[in-house]
Amino acid sequence: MSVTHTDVTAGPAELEPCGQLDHPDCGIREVLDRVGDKWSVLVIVELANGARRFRQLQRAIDGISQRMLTLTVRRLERDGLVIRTVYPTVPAQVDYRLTETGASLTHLVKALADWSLEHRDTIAHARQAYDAQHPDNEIR
Amino acid sequence: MSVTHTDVTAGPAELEPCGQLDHPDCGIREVLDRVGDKWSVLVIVELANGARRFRQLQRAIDGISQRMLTLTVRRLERDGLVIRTVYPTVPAQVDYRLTETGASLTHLVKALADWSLEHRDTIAHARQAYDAQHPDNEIR
DNA sequence: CGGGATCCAATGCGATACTG
DNA sequence: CAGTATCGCATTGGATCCCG
Repeated sequence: MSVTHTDVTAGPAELEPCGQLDHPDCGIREVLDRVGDKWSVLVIVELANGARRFRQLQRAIDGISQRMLTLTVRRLERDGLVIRTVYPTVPAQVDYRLTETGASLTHLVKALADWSLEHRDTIAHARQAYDAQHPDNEIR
Repeated sequence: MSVTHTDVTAGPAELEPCGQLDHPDCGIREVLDRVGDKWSVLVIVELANGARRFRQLQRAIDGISQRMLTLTVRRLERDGLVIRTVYPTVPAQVDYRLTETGASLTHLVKALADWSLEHRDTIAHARQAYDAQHPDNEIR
């Protein structure tokens, strides 16, 4: 069964890895749920610089709670983006590092970071303008 | 340095010297909050194919509520990623299209989509393996 | 040190109803 | 058609305490 084109004044497609990006079976959402998560990205970024231990991560990321770090790092491990290694020392010692897959994501994360830096001022200005024109608006 | 803009929440500082993306004040989070949002990305993706009206977006995206579509599209407009145009026809007509800034994001979104396609199987497999080894785990 | 368990506040988000 | 307003559940996430 192929995709039934729900055409609503169909436009020319410029963007299609699978034909339709928003098709549920393309898996974008799954990845986005991971990549889009603030904490996940920051963990990946930190691990891009090398292996880190739990407390190192927590201190490096600043603002993340113990709970969220645990959850984040667990999910990344589950997705095969991060490897968790436990050393049977006496105070337990654990470190985390990126897998190949995880490392391949750092490109994209860096690209996103670059984009954000590049457009930071523009966006900030747009927000000011919007807020000025919509003083009573509750949109965040 | 032109504008000294007061930010909504605590003041993120200037963006210049770090160049490294793990620094909290680089503004990655702000962008990520937008890009990482599931609905935002899907709206951007849909608009990448051309201008769309409200109902068109809602039907195209499938699963989004009217509330979330409104909020999403408002935030994108506020950030200057989307332009909202109202035509004074009798049933009101509004369309949305990407700004230059918004359009420049589609590259990254496409890259993310490509990445997700490329690593989809790997991730799925990793998840299965993880779940098999941790049957009682509540990590999603 | 690394992390599980619990409690609780905030908010996210869908469903529904109403308006121009 | 394109929203706005309200309610209410579900999820998120921080804080705290405890354990190996």
